[in-house]
Amino acid sequence: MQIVVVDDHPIFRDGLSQILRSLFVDAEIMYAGDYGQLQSAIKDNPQPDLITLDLVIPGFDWRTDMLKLRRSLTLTPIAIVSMVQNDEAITCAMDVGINGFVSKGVQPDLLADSILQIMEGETLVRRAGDILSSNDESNLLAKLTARQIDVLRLICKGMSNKEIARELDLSPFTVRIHVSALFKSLGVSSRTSAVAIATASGFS
Amino acid sequence: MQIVVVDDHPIFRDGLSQILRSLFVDAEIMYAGDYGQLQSAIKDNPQPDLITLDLVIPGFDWRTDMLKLRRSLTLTPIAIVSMVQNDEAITCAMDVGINGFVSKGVQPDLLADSILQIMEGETLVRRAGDILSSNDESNLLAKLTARQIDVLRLICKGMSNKEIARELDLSPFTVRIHVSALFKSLGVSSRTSAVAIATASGFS
DNA sequence: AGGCAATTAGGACGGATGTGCTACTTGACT
DNA sequence: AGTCAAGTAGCACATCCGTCCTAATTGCCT
Repeated sequence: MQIVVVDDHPIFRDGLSQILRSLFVDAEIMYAGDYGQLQSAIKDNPQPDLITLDLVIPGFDWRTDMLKLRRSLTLTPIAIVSMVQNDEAITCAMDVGINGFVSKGVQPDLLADSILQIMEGETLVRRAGDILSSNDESNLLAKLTARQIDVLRLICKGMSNKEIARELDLSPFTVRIHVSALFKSLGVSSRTSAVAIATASGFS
Repeated sequence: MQIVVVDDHPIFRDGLSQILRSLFVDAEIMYAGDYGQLQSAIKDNPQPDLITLDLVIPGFDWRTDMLKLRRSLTLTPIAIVSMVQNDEAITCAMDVGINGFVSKGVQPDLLADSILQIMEGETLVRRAGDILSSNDESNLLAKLTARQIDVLRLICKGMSNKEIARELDLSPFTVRIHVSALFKSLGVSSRTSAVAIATASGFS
């Protein structure tokens, strides 16, 4: 199973990946941050099982390129997941045969549900309702245990596992346990990505 | 090209206009000194190419009106250029999808650079305090070559060497060369430390 | 009492990372 | 012409990192 996530916002990209991974454990998730990367990804994988598409990525003009994309991938469900709620863009998307539109503002479980429906052939448009305060950082950090937060803080200072072990008076093996669990919660697989997410979320 | 400058301080307003004119020679720059004028300006120009927004203008409550503004202009880059560095305001801005925050205290060329990045889809927060502390480290960052800065920016996004190689269309070997040289200049020996220094210095 | 999450510790393994070499090209400056 | 900095590309090696295992302890909840 192959999924292509198209988004130039790394934080949201990671969040969306986490959701998708929870839905499809065995999925191979590829990323594209701009139109060029999207085209490369499609070239390498001519028939992915799902594409989630942000409308505002570098080099992509939805007025023209959304149609091209739909034409080149007639069998693949394309779900637009975007902050843009411009009606013109939505109607344009529906006109060219995009399978669904989901606003980035919706709750994660609702987004997951929408993705599933779209993949089962539904055509739906789900705008962000009145719910808007969904605080990303608290959602992310709320999932972390106390020790994981300790470790994350030291990771953000640039410390290695060994240094963290000395600082917290732990075995390096234990540090690795926390790091690994931490990454799983954040949906990343490298300490650098974790720092990127944490700092962007205002983690202190 | 249309730009709306929202600020109630005429002197700063003029200075910002000058910077914007140097960036976009053909831009039509409009001013709004309070919330009412902002609404009028948007009514007259429903899709400007950029809005620079001061958080403290008469009649504007950022806790509620920032979201309305974002919702009414989903396609327009909105850059907050403000004296206030209230963390609550900044996180609120980021939560509602404001594209960037730049303190009025930063250097003009840095402000210009930030505006450009925001208009290219980046979301960045540049506090003045970051710049003050970066006077020391701007020496560090000044020592970096253009390619090294490219690499550092992608490292800060959490990318691996392989991903960076794909992004910049380089060999992974070359990326490692830049990474290594970069670390030597910054005086670190891990990408995580590099991110820690870069973000603490307000590097975008 | 039993279950469960968190924390601690370790082993094994594959892959990523960082450094130290060599080597070529290009453009700018002398 | 010569030099030098920057960028490109590759190889080798040691180390670190991240994941997948097992296993023990603690405390909390049912």
